[in-house]
Amino acid sequence: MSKPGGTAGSRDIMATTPAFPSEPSPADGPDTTAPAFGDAGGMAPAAPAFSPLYQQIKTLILRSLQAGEWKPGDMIPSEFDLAARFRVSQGTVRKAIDELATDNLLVRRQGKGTFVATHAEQHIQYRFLRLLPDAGNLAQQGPAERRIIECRRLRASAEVARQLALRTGDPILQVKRVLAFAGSPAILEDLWLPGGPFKGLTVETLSDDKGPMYALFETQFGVRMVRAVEKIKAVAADADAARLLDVPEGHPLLSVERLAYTYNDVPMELRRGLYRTESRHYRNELS
Amino acid sequence: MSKPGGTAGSRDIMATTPAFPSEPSPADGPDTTAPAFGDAGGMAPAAPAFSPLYQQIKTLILRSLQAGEWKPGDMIPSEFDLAARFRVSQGTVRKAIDELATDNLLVRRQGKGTFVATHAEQHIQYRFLRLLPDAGNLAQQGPAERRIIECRRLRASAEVARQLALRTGDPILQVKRVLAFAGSPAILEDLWLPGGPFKGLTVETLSDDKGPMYALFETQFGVRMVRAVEKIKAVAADADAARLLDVPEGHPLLSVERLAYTYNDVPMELRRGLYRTESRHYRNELS
DNA sequence: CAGTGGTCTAGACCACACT
DNA sequence: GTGTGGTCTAGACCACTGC
Repeated sequence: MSKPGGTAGSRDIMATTPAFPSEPSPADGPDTTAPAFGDAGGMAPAAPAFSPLYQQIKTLILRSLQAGEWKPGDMIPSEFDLAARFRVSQGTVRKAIDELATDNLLVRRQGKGTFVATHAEQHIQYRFLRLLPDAGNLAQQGPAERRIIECRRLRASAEVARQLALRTGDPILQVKRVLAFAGSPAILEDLWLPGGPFKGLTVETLSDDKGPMYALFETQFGVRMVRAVEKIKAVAADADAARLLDVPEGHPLLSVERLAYTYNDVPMELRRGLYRTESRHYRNELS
Repeated sequence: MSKPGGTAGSRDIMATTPAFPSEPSPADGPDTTAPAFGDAGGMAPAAPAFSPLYQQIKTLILRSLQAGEWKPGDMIPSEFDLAARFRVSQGTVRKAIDELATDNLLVRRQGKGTFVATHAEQHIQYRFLRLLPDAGNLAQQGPAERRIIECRRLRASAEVARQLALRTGDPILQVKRVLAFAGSPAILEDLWLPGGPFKGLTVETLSDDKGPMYALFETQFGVRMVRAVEKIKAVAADADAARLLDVPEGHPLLSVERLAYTYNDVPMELRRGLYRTESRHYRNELS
């Protein structure tokens, strides 16, 4: 062995890695060892933040996902190939992929490969919908009926702009719809989407679609929702909600306000759902 | 090297590992390769379920935790020591500990050691309380005031028995309390606890205690809550809740029904909380 | 069969905390 | 300095999938 054992040190993959593999790049010998992250100016002369190799690899993979090099459902290169591409050992790539897999960005399938996670095609559809029937033995049902109430183009209010990281007055889309199970309305949702990425979204597009809305977003607009944060409250139904959900005014409803993010924590959807919970509940696991 | 490279095969640690390390045990040479898990009788001649070594190690560590060999807050033996004890490599122990750490059963602290997780003493107190103020910049507050309404000994109803894996009529404890923030009542909780493990729990014990109730359970009763499942609904305040939470009858409240488990998925607490959510919300992250 | 992820090992070195 | 967890490598072999 010409190069025995561990070679920890601090290397900076970011600075010297080609976008695609090729022959050994020339200026690569002495390994100049620049810090992975520069000191973001300001006070705190602090430590330059040591970044392990596998974290850098993770960032690079993330970058490729974001750039669309591999699309939802695609198989990414094997660990061995990626190791060659990034000039690290397979184990290091493995650790990076492990973390991306636990974040649900990638899905490993033994014997087949590693795939970009998707909201479509997976057996676990409606991954972000946590409303379950009280009784039904975990019978995970997709919403039987949906009705699009409206899909309007308008300008962002200060509040919506803030949450979607836009400017007040920027163009946005608003969608309002009702989901029903077995003929009984259960969910009333309002969505606010940034106008840019979702240009061309219409009532027809939404109405024609079966399957999860996030799957539609992936295939039609290239927008992949990666994580979300929900704020849950109990509220009384106002006149509008009461009518659309077929409950008396003042009836208690679960208000679920969701902010959903794509890669790199970019907010891409604000959603407010009102759930009827007489015979269903929002399920959550703590640990 | 006398024993080069990988030694995967299938080994069964469970069958041959002493509780504590000693000199090399005699009957260890040829590695008899018994299946880790026998075919649990029945149909399905199926595969005996291959179990990786690190999973077996994980089970063994779990067993020690459950048996109280290491108590909440304790440091467990180093990876190196555990590797010697279980006669595997450090890397295998590491993988087992990794999983236990992501399950929040253990906490790794670089340079110090690996510790048994606890609900006490951690900076992240009230780990299972997801109610946050709408405005306050994440100002995580412990409930300022608590008032124990009652603590009764009684017999389990069919429903409570089912959920706590007891038999109808088994002795249980019921606790009712109110939590308030800044003088304003916010949470009304009913708890049902199995009588056996919590023998001796009184209003006084509860009233005298500051800090998280789960910390009290650990120190006084040796019961450690490991995970929980919550079912959330919107309900209208009944007369009792209205009085105790100082809201009008019919006011919308968040109903949070929690079943909490110790090690090995043994249910140990059923809890039903009613939350006021006019200026607070239940926060949840999806991914 | 080859290719992929999954497990296991052994050893070197780094970062961190305490003494 | 010593001991702990954390990173990285290299290589062998196992389990699963599909050709």
